[in-house]
Amino acid sequence: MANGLTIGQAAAFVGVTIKTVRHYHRLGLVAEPERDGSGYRRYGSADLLRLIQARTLAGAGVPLAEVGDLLDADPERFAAALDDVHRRLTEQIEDLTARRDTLHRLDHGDRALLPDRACAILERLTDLGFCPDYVAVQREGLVLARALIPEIFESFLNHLEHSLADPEFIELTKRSWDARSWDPDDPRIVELASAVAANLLANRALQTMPTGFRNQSDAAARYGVVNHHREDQGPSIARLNALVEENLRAAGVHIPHQ
Amino acid sequence: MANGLTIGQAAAFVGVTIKTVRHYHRLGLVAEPERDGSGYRRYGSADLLRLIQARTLAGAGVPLAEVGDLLDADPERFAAALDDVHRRLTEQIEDLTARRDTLHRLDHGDRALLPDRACAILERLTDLGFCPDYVAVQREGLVLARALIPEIFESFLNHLEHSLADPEFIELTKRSWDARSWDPDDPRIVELASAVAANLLANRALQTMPTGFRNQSDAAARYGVVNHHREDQGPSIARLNALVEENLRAAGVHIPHQ
DNA sequence: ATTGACCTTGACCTTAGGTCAGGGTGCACG
DNA sequence: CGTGCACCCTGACCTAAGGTCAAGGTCAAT
Repeated sequence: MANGLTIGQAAAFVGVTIKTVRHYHRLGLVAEPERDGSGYRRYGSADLLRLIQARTLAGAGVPLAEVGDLLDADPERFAAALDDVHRRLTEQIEDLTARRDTLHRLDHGDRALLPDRACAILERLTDLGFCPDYVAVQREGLVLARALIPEIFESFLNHLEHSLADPEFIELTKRSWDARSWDPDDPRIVELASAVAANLLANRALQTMPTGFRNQSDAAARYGVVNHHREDQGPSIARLNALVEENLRAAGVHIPHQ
Repeated sequence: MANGLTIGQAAAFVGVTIKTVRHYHRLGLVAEPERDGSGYRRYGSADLLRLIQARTLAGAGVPLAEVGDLLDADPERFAAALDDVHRRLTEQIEDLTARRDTLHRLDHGDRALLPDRACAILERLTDLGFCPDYVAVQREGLVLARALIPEIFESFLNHLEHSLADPEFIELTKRSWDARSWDPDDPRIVELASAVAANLLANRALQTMPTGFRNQSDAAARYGVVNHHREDQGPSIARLNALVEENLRAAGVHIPHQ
């Protein structure tokens, strides 16, 4: 008398595969049902109930290792666990929703890496006639700055926004960019460096660096990485950088070494 | 000149673990960055951008094996893929929401297995004075019926609801339940069987079985399992069952064998 | 100079199943 | 009657997306 459902019927009923049912048996999460004469598992309604319960919990993200315990727990603990699961599901839903909404930022690379304000600055650079390569280097710098020195990233942006309103700064920056192709010993570099330093000192926006920041040598190292990042462009840029720093230090501005 | 972030800093920036970053390298999903003098990976902003993009797609559920391809794809294909991911996320969110809303049915077992209508019938049985054991067997039967013969489950419920309004049916059912403890050769069984058959014939609710259903031998077998399910209770029940079927067949009602 | 925090590779573990191999069962059809 | 087909059995291995452990190199600070 073949009483009860076969594993395939039971699996279809609870909406899982046969393999999943056997998996649950092996983990001891659902007891094996009786076998019929030919060794087939036969599922009665009690077995189906247990399967559905297990399936529902597992489907809600409860680790299988906990499902068995949970189903055997007293109603009080069980209810608490259900509440917990409900909470976790809600959390997960919110998480997914957020992910979905963030997805569109991938369309344009910058938006995934930088806040809107920084993107606006980069666009402004393009509008001001800076070449794409320069904008790319500048974007690199912003990304590094945000990653390495988040403490002062906001004031970094302030400084940039302020500077872009100054035609002299823009002119000097364009010249600095041209300096890439100069010989490192070109005398114009010395001249340019003092002009740049003077401009920076005139603005004094560098002072927005938070007090205390300068004392942490770790922070200084990170600042150094950002500050020397553009030196990748060539030896004359490195020299220009060094000279500007020298000028600033001579004027009493503290700049971490290395 | 240690230019760029170490793996730990990069991982922290994109919000994953170091292991995850290395995993992405091994899968070829994100190219390995330059190494510094001591063999440490050093991440520039281009690497960070790639990492963030990969992370965003992976976090949205895109299989890692596809992420690499996708990021290298032309913008058109990429946009299409993004749409696809967005759709999948929405689907997943709806799925989780549904799961969360179903979770409370686990509190009372029946509600996880049976629709509200069936649960109401079981409660009605209790109210009508049927003993808990009988209700349990009946619940088993309903679960099996729903799993095995969903085609006629609704009409099965119709039939039951209708029958429960008939005092004679209830009386006969109670007597049938008592028959568990009778001897299989008890003459009262013959008498009870013809009374039950007469009651069923009078109602003729059995006729709600959909045409065409009777012709499928598979369906017949499944129907048989459900119909003979209660015979677990004892040999006298089996005999009663057989006699009722015999009576019904004699009256011209088609009932599948086995 | 040694501690502690970080980095390197490689080998194995985990979760929730899926796949494959090798064989038995039950039923219908020619 | 045997042949095909759909279903069932076990057991061994595979998968994704990492995590853990081991054994060792680096770096900065105390």
